[in-house]
Amino acid sequence: MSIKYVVLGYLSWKPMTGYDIKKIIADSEILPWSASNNQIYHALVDLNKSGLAEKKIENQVGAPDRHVYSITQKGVEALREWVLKEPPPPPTKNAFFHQLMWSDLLSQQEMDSSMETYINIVGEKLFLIEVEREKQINIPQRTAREKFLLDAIYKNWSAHFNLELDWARTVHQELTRNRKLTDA
Amino acid sequence: MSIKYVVLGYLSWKPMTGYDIKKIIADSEILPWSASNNQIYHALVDLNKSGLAEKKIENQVGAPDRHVYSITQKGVEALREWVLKEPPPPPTKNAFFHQLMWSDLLSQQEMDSSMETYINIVGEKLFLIEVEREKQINIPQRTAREKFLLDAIYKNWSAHFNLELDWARTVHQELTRNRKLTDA
DNA sequence: GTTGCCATGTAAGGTGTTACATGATTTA
DNA sequence: TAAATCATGTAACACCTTACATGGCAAC
Repeated sequence: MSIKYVVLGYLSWKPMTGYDIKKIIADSEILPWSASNNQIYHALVDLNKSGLAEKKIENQVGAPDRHVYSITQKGVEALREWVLKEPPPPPTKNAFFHQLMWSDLLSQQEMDSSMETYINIVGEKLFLIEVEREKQINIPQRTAREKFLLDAIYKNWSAHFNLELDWARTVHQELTRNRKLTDA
Repeated sequence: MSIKYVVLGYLSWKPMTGYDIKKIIADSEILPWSASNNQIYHALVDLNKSGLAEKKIENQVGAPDRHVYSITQKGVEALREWVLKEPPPPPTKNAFFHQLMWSDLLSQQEMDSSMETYINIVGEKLFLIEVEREKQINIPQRTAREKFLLDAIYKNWSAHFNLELDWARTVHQELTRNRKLTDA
């Protein structure tokens, strides 16, 4: 149900089409969804049906009609209520940990290269987050407070990725330096 | 497909029934799955069918038979291959950020209480992770290296939750202290 | 005497991803 | 001439969760 409110949130910024929203989500490193058409278009139809968004069709020449959705008063209320809901705890789901958990099956060299791969992957993601943070594109900053909040979100992401990187490097170092940890 | 390897991983530790695995996952704060019967029992049947696990039925009196699964050589190979696979990047999915992102709709007081709720939720989770870490229950520690790896995983989790807590407290403070950030 | 543990499993539904389908216009 | 962009949408499938069903035994 949450992708519905992500979409509604963007509509609260400005009227948009499904295509617009898809691009925003696809361009973003920090938005976790892969922006599937299926979900976005369904969400829009759904929001329209339940009266949270209005639809206007703009005819175009040489391109398909644009279905432009805008949020209604009822939609703003619904978004407010969702925002007020008890937040879920931060996720603890990291598939790499499950790989690590059974990595005792690997040789020292294999573990080394696995950790190095992870370090590279995290480093690349971190870089992309920093780039996106500097651009601050595709993000509404209507008031000083909204600006502050969005900045706080980016800071959080970047801090977590930095922590992850430090952690991975430390683990990697300790594994290569500590003789006791060579394969059994 | 990943729950299958989580299950296979536990079987690599020692022979178990679906019920045993379910308990382990349910008892753990750090394992992200909710340990649904559906998935676990299906995974076991699946692993058995594809020759990665063997099944023995232990008859019992006064309780249902135990279907005890143990990993096969082929299973160990498959687990090794999975562990060697390129790790996915750490997750960036935190629903609270989406709530924060549109929190400009809220009054100062509402935002305050929302942040406080989040701080409490993160704090509680952190506490549970620390407890689980101290108990170190339900976790295989066969070799010094495996012990080291599992400890590294717990350290990581605890560090991320501490970071999240600090971040939330800072944001909360700044929101209450900075006059510019009162509602528009 | 109701709750909880042991132990298996099924059913239904929500959520998310990849790939497909259409069709005109612009860019390489 | 192949590809990317604009713009809508569908189909199939993978994954995950909640709740249900059974039934004996032990504890409080």
